[in-house]
Amino acid sequence: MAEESQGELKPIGVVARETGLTPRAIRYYEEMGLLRPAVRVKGADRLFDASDIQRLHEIKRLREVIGFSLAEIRELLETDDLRAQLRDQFARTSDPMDRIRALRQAIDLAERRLAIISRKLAQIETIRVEEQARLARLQALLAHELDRQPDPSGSSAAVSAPSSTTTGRS
Amino acid sequence: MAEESQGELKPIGVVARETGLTPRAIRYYEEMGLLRPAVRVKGADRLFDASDIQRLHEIKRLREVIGFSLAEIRELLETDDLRAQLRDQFARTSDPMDRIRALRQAIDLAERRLAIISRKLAQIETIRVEEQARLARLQALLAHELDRQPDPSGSSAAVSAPSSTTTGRS
DNA sequence: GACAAACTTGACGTGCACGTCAAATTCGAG
DNA sequence: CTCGAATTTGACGTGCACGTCAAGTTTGTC
Repeated sequence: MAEESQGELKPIGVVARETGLTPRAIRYYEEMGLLRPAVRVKGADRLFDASDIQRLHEIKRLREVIGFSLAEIRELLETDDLRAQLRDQFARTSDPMDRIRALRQAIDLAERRLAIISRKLAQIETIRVEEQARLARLQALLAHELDRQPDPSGSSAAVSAPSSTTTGRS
Repeated sequence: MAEESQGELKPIGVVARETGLTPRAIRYYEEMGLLRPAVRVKGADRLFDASDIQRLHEIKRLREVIGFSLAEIRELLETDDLRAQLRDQFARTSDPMDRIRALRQAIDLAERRLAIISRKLAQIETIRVEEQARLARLQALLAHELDRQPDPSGSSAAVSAPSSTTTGRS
């Protein structure tokens, strides 16, 4: 079996630069079970493939953006693992019934993940709405003030338009 | 001297139970400058009023829901402080120009807060969309599978996703 | 095969956000 | 005033998520 450059296996330093993580963090994630023990072809020296890197990007986002703990992320990614496992099973089996059952399980897991994310999203949305209400109150006050005391010096400011930082709706 | 039910100053234990925080955490927040040094009427013993409790609730939410660090929260709340200060100034001054300037500053601060929250929200929304896409792919696969092998048993899910019927992996 | 750069496994250190324990006040009821 | 419960100020401990340093191993290059 000739060992050509197939799946693009990269050492930890390269992966670290690519993902913006540190080698230490990557090893730590593996140690904590967030990453499947990386390939170790001959001796030591971990080698990572594209799916590993993909996963690391995911981990990073879940931590930095949402602020999940590694434990929470592991839970979320366990569904990932199961999904991969199911896909594997899915590919191997010729029995359509098995394929369907596997798919149903995968869907169930994906739905749970989505539910967790959606809940977070809703909570933050609530906060955003409150902040926006505050802002609106202040703007109303300003409008009222400007109304009773029209600015004599020619500079006029548009008050009616809130800043264009309105994002996302459910 | 009757105890007017107006001030309502509460000791730290009560406040802790009310907010779901611990006394230690509350003292820590004060120490870290997230909370204005609480009232200490005669000797020691902090006493908190409604606005303090409100603020503690806010801090708790920003930490638990969004996952901001105390440093980030302090930044957000500094705008709060300034807002209060401006409001104070606002009430005191009789000069409409000063009032308008104060309001404009307050609005600026509120907009910055809103922008920060909105950014977080958008990032999480992105993640949610991706999760939803994954789910949809799986559901499409299931539909396809059910289509070619109609299942005699159980429930059926109404799924419609116009994905290419190629069973290729991501 | 030699050698520097990268990687390995420990093991200990660090910053954050508190938890926990101790000893000394302070508060509220009697 | 007395006593117990609550609170105060240290000071040290803890769990998480790594950082950092050391000593040895592996890898790519000449």
